[in-house]
Amino acid sequence: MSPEEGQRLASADRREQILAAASVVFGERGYAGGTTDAIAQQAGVSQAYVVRMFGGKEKLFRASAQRAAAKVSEAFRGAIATFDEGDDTHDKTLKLAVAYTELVADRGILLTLLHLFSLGHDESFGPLARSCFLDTYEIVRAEAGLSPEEASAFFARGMLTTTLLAMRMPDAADNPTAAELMQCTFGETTTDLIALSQGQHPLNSSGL
Amino acid sequence: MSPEEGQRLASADRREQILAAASVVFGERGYAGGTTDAIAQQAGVSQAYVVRMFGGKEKLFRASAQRAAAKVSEAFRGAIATFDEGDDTHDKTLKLAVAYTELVADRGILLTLLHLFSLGHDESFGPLARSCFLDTYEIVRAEAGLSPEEASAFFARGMLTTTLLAMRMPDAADNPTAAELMQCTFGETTTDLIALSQGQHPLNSSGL
DNA sequence: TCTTGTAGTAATCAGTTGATTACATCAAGA
DNA sequence: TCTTGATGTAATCAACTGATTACTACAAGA
Repeated sequence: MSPEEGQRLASADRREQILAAASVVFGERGYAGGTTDAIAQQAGVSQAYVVRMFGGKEKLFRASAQRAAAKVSEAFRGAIATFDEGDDTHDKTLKLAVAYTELVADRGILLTLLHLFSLGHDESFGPLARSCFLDTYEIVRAEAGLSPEEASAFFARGMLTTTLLAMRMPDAADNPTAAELMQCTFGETTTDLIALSQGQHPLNSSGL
Repeated sequence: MSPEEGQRLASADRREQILAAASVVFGERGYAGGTTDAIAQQAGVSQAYVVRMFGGKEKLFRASAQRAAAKVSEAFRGAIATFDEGDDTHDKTLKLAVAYTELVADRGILLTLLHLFSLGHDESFGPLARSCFLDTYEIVRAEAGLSPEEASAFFARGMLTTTLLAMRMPDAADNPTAAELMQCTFGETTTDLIALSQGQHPLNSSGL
């Protein structure tokens, strides 16, 4: 991950490196459970530097969540760019779903967003959560051209997929009920999603 | 909430009271962010008693999550009991969705479960999360008689609904995009869901 | 009435964590 | 070469939090 240990980096590079680490840690442990020390270790810098660079844990989480939302938007726009003239709704939805699948490769992105969404009651994070979600919804509606019903159904499947991955349902793939549920939910992307989620480290040791 | 302040209660009653308080606090702040002290205040007892009665925060969260899952199962079984001979899939799904809507009246239930699901990586909570979810899925499959595809679609909508409520999207109902999304997602239960979610206290003061 | 088990708390402790401060190190320009 | 600003850290602190201990108060049965 880090480009040679003990290297001095430009501020922007170090910032991105810390954000990537924050995505992993906040994704696994949530805002309250994710410590700045764990993020610092994951990024290979000192805890003090993490806090100072972002001006506090709260601002770091905001930046981390915004980065995650930006990656989702980016992935969807990339898929929309591949739309062809003759694509019907099913074609479009599948392309969007595949783009979504690729996001899963970085487990932290979707999990950090899930944690953000669970903070809707918070004065600071609530508005951010709603605007991040609605921005993405707008892309699927306006730029991809899906109807409200189609977009709602797309996000419904997306949220169930995210939830199943969050609870590591693929770890229970030997359970027939779990396998049936994942098969129906993930559809054509089942094999990819299970494979992607298998190799993912549960953060180096320790509990919450 | 408490039946007369300063009253001595039977162990079982106090236990239920603390579990209800835990549902509120864990629902708002998650496992890591929910303090035993906040739960004690919400229940009107001392922090020491909360910890001793359940043998620790972890066991309290387990009990709280299991109670939440049991309430969901109970609600679904209640809906299934109202199934008529001539009910088709749409009728059944609607009855289940209405039962789900009633769960929203206690915001803590669905949010505590959402937090449980986000702990899939945890050695202790991960298996619990998966079994709670699969138990509910089994009820909808076997007892309600939905096909795998129908059940998956039902849970997909359920997870999107839960997420939208978690992020308090009804608070942004004046936003046309948000209104459109909720209208399509909540369907026939839109008015009920928004009304239910309006009156819900964001826990008495304080931040995370 | 006396005893006893259960409900319940105040006080306190040790570990954790976000933040701050003072200091160290390096690279580039004058 | 010497200064200077930016990268980065060690040490430390105050607040918080889960847990423990020792204690009190009440209610029911003998």
